[in-house]
Amino acid sequence: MRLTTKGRYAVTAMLDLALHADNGPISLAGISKRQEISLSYLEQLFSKLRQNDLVSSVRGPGGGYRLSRSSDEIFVAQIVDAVNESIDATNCGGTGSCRNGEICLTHHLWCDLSDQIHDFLSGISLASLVARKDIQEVSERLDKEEALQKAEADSMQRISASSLG
Amino acid sequence: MRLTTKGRYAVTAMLDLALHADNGPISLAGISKRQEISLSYLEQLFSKLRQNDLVSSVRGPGGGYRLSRSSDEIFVAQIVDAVNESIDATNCGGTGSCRNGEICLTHHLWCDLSDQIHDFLSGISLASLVARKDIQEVSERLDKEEALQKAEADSMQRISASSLG
DNA sequence: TATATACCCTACCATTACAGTCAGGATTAC
DNA sequence: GTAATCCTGACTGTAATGGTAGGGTATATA
Repeated sequence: MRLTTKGRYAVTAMLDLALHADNGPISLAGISKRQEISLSYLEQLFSKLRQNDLVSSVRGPGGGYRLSRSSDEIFVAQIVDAVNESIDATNCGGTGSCRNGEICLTHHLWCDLSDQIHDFLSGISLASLVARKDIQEVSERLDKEEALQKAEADSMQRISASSLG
Repeated sequence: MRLTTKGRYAVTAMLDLALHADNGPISLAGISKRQEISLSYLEQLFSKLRQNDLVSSVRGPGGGYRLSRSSDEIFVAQIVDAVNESIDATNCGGTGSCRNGEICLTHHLWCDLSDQIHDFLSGISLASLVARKDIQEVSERLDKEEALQKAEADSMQRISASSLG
C-alpha cells in the first residue's frame, strides 16, 4: 500500500487548483508558495497529472494549470492513482502470486481492504472538498498568508527601486 | 500511510497461529516454512507482537508462541499497529502540524481516511478470518505442502542414516 | 524582436525504510 | 549436557521517496 507525501501533495495541489479555479490558469509557483511544496517537485507531479488527463496546461506568461474537467468530476482516488503507481494493499499487485506463485493466506483480506480504500476515495470529489467548511477556512488562511508575503515583497522592491533611482 | 510487507507478514503469521491454535505452542520455524517468511525476520516481528501483548512465548524445546487471548479478541488493526508505527494516513501523525506548524489543506481528508481504514481493520478479528472458507482452503494447501516436505526430509534422513549404519 | 514568465524534461542525489542476514545469547525439555 | 526454541542487537543491500539542478520550449507582452 502506497500512500505517501507524493499522493498527499498531489491531492493538495489539485485542491488548490479547484479552490482558485475562477482566477484563470494557476501557476505552480503560486501553489508552491501557498502549499509550501517544492516547485521542482510539483512539476514532476503535474507531469503525471497531465499525462492522466486530470489537468491541462497553458504556457507562457500568465499561464499555468487548469483542471481538465469540472471539479465534481475529479475524484481523490484518480489523483492518487495518477502519481502513485497503485493504491493496492496487496503485495502481489492483485495478481495472486504472493506466496510462491499462488495466493498467500491473507491475500483476500488485502483485496478487501484495497476495495474499501478505493471505494472511499472514489467517492470524494474535489468539489465536495471545496464545499467543506474546515477546508475553506484553511484555504482562506493560506491565501491571506500569501497576500501578506506578496505585499512585503512588493514593498521591498519599491524601496530597492527608489534607492536605485 | 504505512502498510507494507511488514504488517502483512505479521497478520499472516498471527493468522497461522490462530489456525493452529489447537496444536499447542507454534514454533516460528513452522510458521517460517508454511508462510515462507524468513525466520530471523519473524523473530523481529514477534518481538514487537509480544511487547504489544498479542502473543505469549514458551521457551525451550517444544516451545513456541501462543495467542495471548482468544482469536475473537484480536483484531487486524492491533496487529498492524504493533509492527508498524502507525496506520495513520496523515503526514503529521495526526498532530495537525503538517504545513508549517499548522494544518495543511488536506489534513481533514487524511484524518477521515485514517478513521475509515482503522474502522475497517478494527472490525476484523482473527476468528472471523479463520472462519472464512477461502482462507481455510489456502491454509489446507499450505499444511499439506508442509507435510509433504517433512515426509521428504524424513525419508532423506532415513536413507542417510541407513547408509551410515 | 527581445524578454520574462511559465511549462517541460532528464538526470542526479541524500535520506530513509524495508526486508533480510548474521551472530550470538538465554531458557528449558529431554 | 544437548538440542530446540525464544530473544536481542548489529549490520546491510536495495528501492523508494522527496527533492535539487539545469537545462530546455512555448508564448504573452513591451
